[in-house]
Amino acid sequence: MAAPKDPRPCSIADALALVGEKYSLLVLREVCLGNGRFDQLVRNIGAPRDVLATRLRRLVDAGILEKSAYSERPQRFEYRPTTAGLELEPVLLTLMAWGDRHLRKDDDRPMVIEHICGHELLPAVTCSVCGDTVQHEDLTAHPQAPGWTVAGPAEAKPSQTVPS
Amino acid sequence: MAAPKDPRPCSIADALALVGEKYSLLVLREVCLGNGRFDQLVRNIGAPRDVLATRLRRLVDAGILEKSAYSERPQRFEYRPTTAGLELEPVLLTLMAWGDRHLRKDDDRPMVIEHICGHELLPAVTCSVCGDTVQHEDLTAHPQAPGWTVAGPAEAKPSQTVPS
DNA sequence: ACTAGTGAGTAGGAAATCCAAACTCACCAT
DNA sequence: ATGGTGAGTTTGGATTTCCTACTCACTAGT
Repeated sequence: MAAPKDPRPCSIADALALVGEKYSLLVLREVCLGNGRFDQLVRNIGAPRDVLATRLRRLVDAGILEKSAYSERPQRFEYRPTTAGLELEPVLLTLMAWGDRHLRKDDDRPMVIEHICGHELLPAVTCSVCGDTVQHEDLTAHPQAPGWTVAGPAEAKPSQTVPS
Repeated sequence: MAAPKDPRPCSIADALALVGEKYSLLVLREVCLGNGRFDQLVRNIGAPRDVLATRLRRLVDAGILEKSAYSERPQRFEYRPTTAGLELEPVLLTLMAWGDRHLRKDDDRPMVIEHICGHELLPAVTCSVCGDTVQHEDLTAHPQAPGWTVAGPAEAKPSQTVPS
């Protein structure tokens, strides 16, 4: 069964297979902002219309977006996030925060998000058990598929034995 | 590269331009796991070698990875995350949590991450000011570039400037 | 010295995707 | 009747990706 060339089974990879194609996350951004109509998406994202149509179909099939009519007589549609789609918003927020921090000088943020608490949103990823902000050093990965090694960063874990 | 008109200025788009190409985030995943050697990356990700080489060059140029020699005599390299790269890890964790929740039935998670607090990591994105978990309804977007609307059908709010 | 093996890539052409503009189709407005 | 809008589809060429094979530098075994 297993060819000598099996990538690592991983939810990140699976998620990206759905949502990692070009423009998909930007579609989600617009849709979360409430701009769910086809021409708005074309304009705000700058994607070719055919590519956009393909993405939208895929995202609807995946249950991330839903297509709803906002007008019956001249049939007009609007895409909106499903619950699953909304739950991807944190990914967008985290990515935006990273971009703001590392890709822009100073404070020229093109968009600011306000939290209901009254302040600008500065998202942090925390452990939902202890509440601490997650940091790389505090994490240990446990892959469960057999045969995969997760070498510790500086930790000598000489389990290099990967029987083909 | 022919960047098509990118209408909405946005840090999400900018971040994705760097890190949103196929395999880039998987490279980061492996590198954060400590598997930074070329052939490891090829095996664990399943990417063609030439594409991988291109991605690595781009990520190094962008300051997300750095290439360090772990052996001089037979020159051998290893890619490792920079600080900027490590700060992308929360994006991966958030994406993984989403994939675990929405793409997998039950508990067949291919990888479990343990937090230093002793529990399995279930990441949550929170407002770093008030500490609450962010939810879509609690957010208001303020785009600052002129001419862009963030239409909300019920949210026809005059998007005043952010209080200074 | 002569093989074989490994790590880190390049080279080349077929296959898949992407892009921009033009086109459709259905409806509404003048 | 003509023009306009929304939501796509078609078309055909330009890019990217994919995949196999190849190189290059070095080491290990005999």
